Amino acid sequence: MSNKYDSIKLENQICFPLYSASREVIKHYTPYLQKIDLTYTQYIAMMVLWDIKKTTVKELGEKLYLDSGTLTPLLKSLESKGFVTRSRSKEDERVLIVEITEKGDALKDEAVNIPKALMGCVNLTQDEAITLYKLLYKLLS
Amino acid sequence: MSNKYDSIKLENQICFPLYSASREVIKHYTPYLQKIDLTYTQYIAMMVLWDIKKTTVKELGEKLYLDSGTLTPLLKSLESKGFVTRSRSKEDERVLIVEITEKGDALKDEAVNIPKALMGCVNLTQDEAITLYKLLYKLLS
DNA sequence: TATAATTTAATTGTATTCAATTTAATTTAG
DNA sequence: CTAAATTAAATTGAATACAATTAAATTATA
Repeated sequence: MSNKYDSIKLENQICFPLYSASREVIKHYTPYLQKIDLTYTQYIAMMVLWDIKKTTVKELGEKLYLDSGTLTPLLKSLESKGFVTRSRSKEDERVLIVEITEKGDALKDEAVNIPKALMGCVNLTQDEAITLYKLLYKLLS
Repeated sequence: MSNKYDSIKLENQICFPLYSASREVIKHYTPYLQKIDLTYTQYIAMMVLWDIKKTTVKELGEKLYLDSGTLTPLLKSLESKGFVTRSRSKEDERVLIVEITEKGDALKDEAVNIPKALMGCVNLTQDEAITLYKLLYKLLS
């Protein structure tokens, strides 16, 4: 390093391109997601529900790395759009059960083409994408 | 792929680990940044200013991939803490000039050790970090 | 030159994020 | 069994993000 402040140069950070690339990629989703009336965060929550149909705030938060402060308003919004139902567990009243509706489930037929559409605008080869995927999950672990 | 909905499974996305890893890494910065009274976004803005001392909202936005909707309140906050000054350009009144103060510049001596402290909690080898860095910048281009 | 087009920030409104606190329900310990 | 501890969501408040609009200044053009 040429001087003692090189460590706090923007171009020497790993975190900054991570943060920027994340936001830039999410921006590319917006026009597609608007067509099905979802934001990006709502979309990843719906992905979990398209897969497992029923979950709890706690489980959803663990899968998405989000807490109830984010999820509570998000799930209320999805409920108001008719994509999910929210109800308390009979066994444990603390637990909120989130379940996909028929209308919410039907969305997946429109969503299923979004990932392919986005591949086109991502500037990575298949191998690079796999390497990136593995490194990101290693970082997350 | 085993079924037509595999494309919208959370674990098959590249965007999701990108988004999650970004937020998780930023979270690790928080305790260090609190000590110097900066948020993460304020920190990357200060990185630019520690380097070039003086900029404009437009230039800062281009470097950070942020717009005036984010930067205006952020810079007002940094101004209120005494880390930067905000003034209009004499040559072009549309342009807002952001300049680091002595107090803002002095922060870099405390910030200079943050990146190394964070390397410890990032679970990647040097080579992996370099690969990740390159892939993220390719994605950003 | 007068007007149109462009540029730069600021503003507005919606939707996150997240730390910290609160509330209610359940579990654990004494 | 009962008080204490723990757990799950919700709430609160601060700080982003960002699309869309506005306002003011500058530049381009007819």
